[in-house]
Amino acid sequence: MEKAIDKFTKYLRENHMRLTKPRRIIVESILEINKHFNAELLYEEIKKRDKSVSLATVYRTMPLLIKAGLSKQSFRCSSKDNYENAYNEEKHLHMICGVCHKIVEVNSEICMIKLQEMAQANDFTLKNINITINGICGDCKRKLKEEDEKI
Amino acid sequence: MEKAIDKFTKYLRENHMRLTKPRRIIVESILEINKHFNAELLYEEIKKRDKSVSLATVYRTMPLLIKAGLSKQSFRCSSKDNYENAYNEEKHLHMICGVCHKIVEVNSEICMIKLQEMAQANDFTLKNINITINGICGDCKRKLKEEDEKI
DNA sequence: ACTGTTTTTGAGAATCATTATCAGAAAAAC
DNA sequence: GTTTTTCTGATAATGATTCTCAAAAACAGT
Ligand SMILES: [Mn+2]
Ligand SMILES: [Mn+2]
Ligand SMILES: [Zn+2]
Ligand SMILES: [Zn+2]
Repeated sequence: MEKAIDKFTKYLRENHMRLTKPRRIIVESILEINKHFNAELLYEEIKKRDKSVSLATVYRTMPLLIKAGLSKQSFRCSSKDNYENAYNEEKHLHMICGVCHKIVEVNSEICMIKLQEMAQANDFTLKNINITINGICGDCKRKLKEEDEKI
Repeated sequence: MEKAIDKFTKYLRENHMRLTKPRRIIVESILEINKHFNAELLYEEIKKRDKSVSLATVYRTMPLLIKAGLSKQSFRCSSKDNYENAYNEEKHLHMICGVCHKIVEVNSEICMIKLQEMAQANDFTLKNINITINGICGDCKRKLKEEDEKI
């Protein structure tokens, strides 16, 4: 597999953009994060390496990382956009607990294939599939029940 | 089928809430909208009936309509939350063109069933399933290609 | 290395959908 | 009608994201 930084460099060059120090640091940082992340979390990770990179640059760079195929948009939680690395990631969906915001990842090959077919059938050039199941996890459900019974 | 206003009244009573004039107007208004809507669009529809209802009340009432089962959260487009009526609506998914923001609705019984099973298997109390396919529609694709060729 | 050109950046302001606040109005209870 | 509870409109606040712009960095040619 191609190294992330090479893939990014290639993308940048193809689009007349430059591989700068902040951009390199950002790529190195997303590789350190092996879970979902939002702009703020990534920013914290970046600051471990270099305090001078600005949050604005983080926001500016995310779309580039996505277009370059390094990251992809994931779910949205608590009004924040979340991302995850596209590297070595199988397509999957997210179940989000609306109470504790726990995320559970699940695979569904069948859904993914069906959805890809649907895009094709509708002359849609697929960029991203997002499946989110909102609900309440077992733990929270139980806690809520207990509280109910107290009253 | 139960009338929307009755369903809402019932929900309100069960939760020690009151059926007020603004709330009644809002329910009447969502029934006039037979497509997806965001807070702003609903607010415009409401103003046709009564100019005095405030946007704050629209935002305040949406969660109630959802909990009462009249509306449900749909997709998010251009940084805005979109809703649609739950009445007579089959479960379906949305394909959104990232360029012209056109929405195409498709049904996928198979996906929905699979996802419900998954929620169950993970001890998740399902509140809402959201499937969004992001991409570029055929029309926009063609236009973009033409522009590319001009350069 | 020097110089002009293009792209990028950090800092901070601006945007804008959504929430929170709060004093006055409505609705239910008495 | 009076009291109690819940709602509401107006408006301020919030907060994630985007925009602006002058200064800095990267590049290309010499
Ligand atoms: Mn994931
Ligand atoms: Mn729909
Ligand atoms: Zn939970
Ligand atoms: Zn389009």
